[in-house]
Amino acid sequence: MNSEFVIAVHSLVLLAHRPEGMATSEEIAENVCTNPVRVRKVMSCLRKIGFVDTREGAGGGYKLCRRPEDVTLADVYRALAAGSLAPGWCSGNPEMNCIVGSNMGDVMNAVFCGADRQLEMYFEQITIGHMLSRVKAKQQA
Amino acid sequence: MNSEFVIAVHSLVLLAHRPEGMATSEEIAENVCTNPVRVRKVMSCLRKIGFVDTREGAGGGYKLCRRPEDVTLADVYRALAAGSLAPGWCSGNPEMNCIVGSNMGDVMNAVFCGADRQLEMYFEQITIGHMLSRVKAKQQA
DNA sequence: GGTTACTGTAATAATATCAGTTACAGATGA
DNA sequence: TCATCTGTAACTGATATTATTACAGTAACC
Repeated sequence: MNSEFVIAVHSLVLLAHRPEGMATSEEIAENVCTNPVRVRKVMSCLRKIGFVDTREGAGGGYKLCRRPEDVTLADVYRALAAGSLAPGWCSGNPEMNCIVGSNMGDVMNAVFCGADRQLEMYFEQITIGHMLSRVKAKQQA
Repeated sequence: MNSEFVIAVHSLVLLAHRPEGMATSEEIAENVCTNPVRVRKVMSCLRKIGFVDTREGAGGGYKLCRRPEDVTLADVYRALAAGSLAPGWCSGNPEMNCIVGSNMGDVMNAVFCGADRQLEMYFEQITIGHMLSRVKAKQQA
């Protein structure tokens, strides 16, 4: 799995946890344990699909603009990591003179597409709101 | 996804396709499009879980020792790629003085464990026999 | 209007991961 | 005893990932 997915989810949960739903890339980066540039890149993507608003300039930053219960991990997955299951590498070669070697790539690809859908269905059930609840539950334990 | 998983599945399908169910690491490597050493490493693992027999020495190689319908991709996944969904990297830090930052790692981990199980269930439904059928179907089309 | 504090993005450098190669010991059949 | 094959380890090279630096653009605030 793409680690940008992790950064995105973590960032959204953090924003959901903030009273005003806001944070700067530097604050987020510190919380996630990475650098601000990476955060900005990921957040830029989340802005494009309408999950966060950004305000440039002094006092700016990112703001969650949906209810945490309305954002699923599947949304994030689709935006940042869809298709990442299949390894870049593909076995076999269509030009090959062997049934298996020449068709395995396609067949394997189909399998991974199915796996991707399966994963998406699973992520569909988990929202940013759930994640925040789990975090709070963990804290109390 | 681990690309060793791909190599393993491809190799097993190739063996299943062979009349005698046998091939050397070099033959497999050529079919998969990789090098024999990698194939041997993967096959060595498949031997340990009892899916193939190996014969060293002249005339040796690998032999499928289960019926193709009895080997599922989930078996292969468990042996070679279980837990590979979660990125090595983990966001946040338990020492952190923030509910989100300090607990996100655990929560995210739990999510990935669930995703892993989900994936395993999907792979449970696909056997090496199915893969071979699909390859043949593809060939006719 | 100038200063400060942000985002957006590109380019580069550092690092980690992955894949291919070489080498060689051990096994086995002819 | 020779040819052929697996099992591994060590090394090299390629590729992908992450961090850093740099700077233009934007907005608040004095």
